[in-house]
Amino acid sequence: MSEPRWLNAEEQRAWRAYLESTILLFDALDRQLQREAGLPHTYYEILVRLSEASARTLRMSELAQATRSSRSRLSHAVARLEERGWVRRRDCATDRRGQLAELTDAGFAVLEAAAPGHVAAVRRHVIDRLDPDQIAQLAAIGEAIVAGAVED
Amino acid sequence: MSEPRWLNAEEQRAWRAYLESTILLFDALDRQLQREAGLPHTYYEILVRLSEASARTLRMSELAQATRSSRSRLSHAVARLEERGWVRRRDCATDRRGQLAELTDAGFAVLEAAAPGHVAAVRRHVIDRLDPDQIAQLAAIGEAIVAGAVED
DNA sequence: CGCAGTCGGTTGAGCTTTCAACTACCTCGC
DNA sequence: GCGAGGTAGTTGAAAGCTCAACCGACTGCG
Repeated sequence: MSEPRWLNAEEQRAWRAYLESTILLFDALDRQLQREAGLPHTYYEILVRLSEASARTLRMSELAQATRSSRSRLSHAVARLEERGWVRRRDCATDRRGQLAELTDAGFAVLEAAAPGHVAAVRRHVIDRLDPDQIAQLAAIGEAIVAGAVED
Repeated sequence: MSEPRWLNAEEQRAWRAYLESTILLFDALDRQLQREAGLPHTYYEILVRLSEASARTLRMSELAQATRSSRSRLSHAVARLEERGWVRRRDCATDRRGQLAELTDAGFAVLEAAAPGHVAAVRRHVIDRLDPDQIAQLAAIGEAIVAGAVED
């Protein structure tokens, strides 16, 4: 392994700011959702994705990809959500290995109740702290990182 | 509570890109560190902060602030790091409630071994995917979010 | 002084995540 | 068709995080 290219001052500043902001932000959002809706952010995302899907239903694997979650994590998470009656599991008609996750009415109601507070928190911590240029920059930066994360 | 201000298309795009990039990025960095150094990113950060402190020592509360971690989390984490011999706990001379955490030589060696791979991963996933303007923008955005996260 | 409130840190229980197996099913080539 | 290898999803154990309760030490005020 060759001599590592350390970060220069500007890069270091950007990286640390990004790191710190992310930790603070996710902590705040997680706490907010836990407090007001009783679920962690990853579970909230699962409900969001299901609510946007046709028939409020997705294959487990599609849901895992949409939420950027491992199969295992999703499996555990859906099990918990099912216990609470917010998601229902059903067999897939075309592939007997497959499972469909469907958002129940109760789950949708939970999401509807949680969404305003969550959006308000996102605004308060992120959107309203940035000017329109920065919003566009953030989108471009995020997309560049996502594009680069495909390989690993 | 009044009608929530939902995110418009641009805001939604920025938020989702940020969210997704962050999840992907932290997953990748965590896996990289776990694989190559056998520690999670939060533990790595603890070692980094201690290594930068004078006498490689910090009060637990200072360390908690520096790593943006809860007291409880830090307490558990330092306990694990101590078990592995990478950190040593000592009593504080001026405040009998206080505890000092000191990075051991073994801990420093672990950090030295882990750092190049970690920096390379940060470069690969973030820095090298952005142009110099974007690096500066990311720093400014991160700092704005940090500034806003002070209250809650 | 004395004591009420705060601060620094730890602990244990419960929950989420990860990792590595494991089962069941599908697919493709022979 | 049948076997090898890949795919979909689950499971259990181990690890980390959160929350609330807790203890001991400090601080400030009457």
